[in-house]
Amino acid sequence: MADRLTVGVAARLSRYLQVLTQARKMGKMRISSQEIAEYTNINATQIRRDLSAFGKFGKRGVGYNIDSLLGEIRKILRTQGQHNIALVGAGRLGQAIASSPIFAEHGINIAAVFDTDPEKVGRPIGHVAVSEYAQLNESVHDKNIIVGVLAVPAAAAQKAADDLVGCGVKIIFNYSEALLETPADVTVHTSNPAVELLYALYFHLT
Amino acid sequence: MADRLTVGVAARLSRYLQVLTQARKMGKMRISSQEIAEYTNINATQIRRDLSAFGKFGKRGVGYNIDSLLGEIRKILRTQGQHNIALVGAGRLGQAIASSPIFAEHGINIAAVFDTDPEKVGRPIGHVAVSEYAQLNESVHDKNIIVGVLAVPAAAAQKAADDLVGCGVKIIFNYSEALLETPADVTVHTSNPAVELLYALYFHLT
DNA sequence: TAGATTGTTAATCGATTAACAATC
DNA sequence: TAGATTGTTAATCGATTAACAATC
Repeated sequence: MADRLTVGVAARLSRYLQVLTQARKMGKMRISSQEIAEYTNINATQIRRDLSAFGKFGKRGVGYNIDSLLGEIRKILRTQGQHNIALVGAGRLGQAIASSPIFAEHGINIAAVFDTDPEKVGRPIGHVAVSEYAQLNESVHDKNIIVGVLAVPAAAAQKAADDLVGCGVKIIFNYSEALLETPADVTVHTSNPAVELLYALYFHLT
Repeated sequence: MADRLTVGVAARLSRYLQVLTQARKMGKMRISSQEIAEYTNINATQIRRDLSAFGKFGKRGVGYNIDSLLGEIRKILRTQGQHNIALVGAGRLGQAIASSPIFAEHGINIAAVFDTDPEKVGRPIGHVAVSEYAQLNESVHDKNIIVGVLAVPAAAAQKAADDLVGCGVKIIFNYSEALLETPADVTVHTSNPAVELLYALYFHLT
């Protein structure tokens, strides 16, 4: 249990967390592995296996209690605290990200938003105001930020990534198409709807 | 070769496609499996294995020619044509999606955008104008659309999904947090930045 | 009790990795 | 030739699945 989870297990547990959070919002109290399977496209046996590796969280013939399972998975993933993240880019995508409840639901707080456009500085976005880009370093340190989200045009992405890395950020979520060069100890997640679409199309067409 | 790809292989090939597309935009002509590995976090041996299953596309000591490899992967994934997709929701997220080059780069054309807000109807978005929501059925049929992208609030997502399914759409990309109920022959991809962030944090914190 | 669903086993398959000869 | 990188093998590990007893 003190062992680190494998990448696969951690990814799947995170998805269960998301399904449980939404199911709870829909007023459900209990959920079966079969229902989680329908929402995640992960095999129901796999789900039960993943969970039973950490304890007996379910009740045979009944399913899993959503609230208690949420607590257990959060414990396993150690995501019970609040995490501060920085958003770079206050354009349409940045605004959409900042106003989405999806991060707040999981204890992720958009603690600061930056933009190089002086026009945008000071405007409200999410529950903060857009800060000057020059404030990046100070904010990242003051607010103990380790995650940066890039919602900037592809042409500006590498410089923004370099600046974030320079401030000590270790995890970057890249919403631009650009390929980013970063030191080995920095994790880059590039979000790419087109990639998923291409492969969904493959299975549709064949 | 006439066999269907496994889900894993199709997903990885799609990611290679994205990296190659971007590398070409950056002016590169050749790329090694090691370089692709750095951008995708997929093991270099795995990449060479995936590619060599379909032919000898590389040159030893040199790497892969980006243009020719792009062509080969497109052939394998059968994504050489144009595909029309419908976007539902012309808010900030919808506008961000419509104005991103990421779909067009892969031959995916946002052929129609819908919104229930009469204020938004007629406004330009991407390279089209926002259509009345009532036009959904007609457009989907006329334009041979099989993919729908949902950029609507969570509360409106299920209805929009039902309407898309009713028009014959078989692939739905859901950018809301909502869990969607759909018939078994419809594929739903729910995009969730928070899920990826949670599991990235796990590995950072442990 | 009857029905449902978990927890677990066992068997199979695909992914991952190191290593290295082939060859550009 | 020397250096680099592919293509391929072999070994290991994790994911997937069916099946079913346990039990709520």
